[in-house]
This record gives sequence, structure tokens and C-alpha cells, in this order.
Amino acid sequence: MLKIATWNVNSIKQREAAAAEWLKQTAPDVLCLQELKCQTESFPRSTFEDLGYNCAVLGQKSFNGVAILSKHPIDEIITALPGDSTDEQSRYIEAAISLPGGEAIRVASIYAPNGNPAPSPKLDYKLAWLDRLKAHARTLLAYEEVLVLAGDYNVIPRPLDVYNPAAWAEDALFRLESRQAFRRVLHLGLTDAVLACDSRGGQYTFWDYQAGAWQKDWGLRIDHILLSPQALARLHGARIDRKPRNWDKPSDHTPVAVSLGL
DNA sequence: ATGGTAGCTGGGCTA
Repeated sequence: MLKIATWNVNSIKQREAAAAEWLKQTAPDVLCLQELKCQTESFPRSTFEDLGYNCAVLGQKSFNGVAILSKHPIDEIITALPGDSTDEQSRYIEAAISLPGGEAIRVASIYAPNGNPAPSPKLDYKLAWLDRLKAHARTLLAYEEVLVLAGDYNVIPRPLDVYNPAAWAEDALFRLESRQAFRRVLHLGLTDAVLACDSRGGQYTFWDYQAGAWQKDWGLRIDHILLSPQALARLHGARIDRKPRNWDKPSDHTPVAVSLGL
């Protein structure tokens, strides 16, 4: 069984020990990371290499930053989302990974823009970014491979995916334009793995640091794993692991993982 | 009515 996970760690320097501990406990084949908040050279590569992972890293000073950790060889790395050569934000990395049996899969670690305040140029950037993601996903789907697009999409897909929809109506994570942009990506033929396994609400992946949101379970579901038809055909399960959100000095996000029959 | 938290960075931005 191949396990692929995603986790927005909100600073890999602050979460290095937690990420290592979670890898030891969970032993995924692939882990997509977001919000590294460090430059590529500062990524604690050896910590993860010592645990048996190859690292593909796209860092950035202070903000953003994405990575893919893989137990299996990484053959090809793409570090930019096509469509805007002037975009300097490190929000996308993609890797082709060779499995022991000779099969190859393709995985992307995604950190979509937040978009607040809305409306503003930041929301415009978010919507344009999701549109670029849609265009690139269309290209990737044509390969007809096992494809996994995992990360923090900063989109709450349904009212069931937020503790209080009314309070979030005007937020860039829940505004109609954001949900529509996300849905357009899905409509290319991708499947939200968590929903495919369990369409109930309340399966949150993020709880704000403020106002005791975690203790009250005031959460959002904004971290998603999207699967190509070839990946969906192998889907055995999806799981949100709430444990790390309860550790000391946690990220505000918690990991999401899928198991594929590969 | 405001601030409430966290991280990066060294004041204010991002989330």
C-alpha cells in the first residue's frame, strides 16, 4: 500500500522535530509540505534523509515554500506553476516518483494563495493562481498517470467544511469565486479523496491559533488531496490525523493522507 | 471596541 500525505507545517524550522516524529510514527511513502518559511538552502534536508527520504525543495525567504519528501527515487522536479513567469512566490513543486515495481507516479505539493482581504489584489492573485493550476492540471491529466495533487488549497469547498459558514461568508477561503475556482479544477476530472471516502462534514484540517479554536473544534477543511482517475481507481482510504494538532507548539494545520493500492 | 495567536524579523506583514 502506498501512503501519500500532505501537511502545512507553518515553518519547517519550528516543526522539524514534529515532522520527523510524525514520519517515524506514520511512515508515509510521500509527504508534501507547505509553508516552509525558509530558503531552499536552509531546509533541514539531512533530518529527513536520515529517515530515508529524498527531498525536493522549493524554499523562499520568510514566506511560502513547498517540498516533497519521498522514500522512492525522485526522477524529475518541476518548481514553477506555468502561466506567469513573473510570479516569484514559492507555492508549487511537482515530482515524478519511481515505485519499486517499475511504475511511476506524479505528485505535486500545493500552497494556494490565501486571498484575504477580499476583495483585493490578493484575491485576484489567488483566483489567477487557481486558474493557472487548472490549466496545468489539464496538461497533467492528459498523461493518464497516477497523479496526486496534495496541499493547502486555502478553499473551503462546502458549508459542511467550516464550523460556522455564516461567519466565513465574505472570507477569501469561502467566497463563491474561490469555491468556483476550486470546483473548476475538480471538474477537469479530479476527485477530492477525503470526500470520496466520507462526505460528512466536520472533517477539519485547520484550526486557527486564536480564540481557542482547536479546543472548541472551530475548524476548516482547506487541505485537500486531489486524485486523477488512475489514482482514484487505486484509492483504499483517506484520513485526517488530528493528533499533531494537539502536540506542543503545533502547526495550525494537521496532516491528511491517502492510501493507494500500489 | 478591541484583541485575541503564531512566525518571520527586527516594524509590519502574512496567515
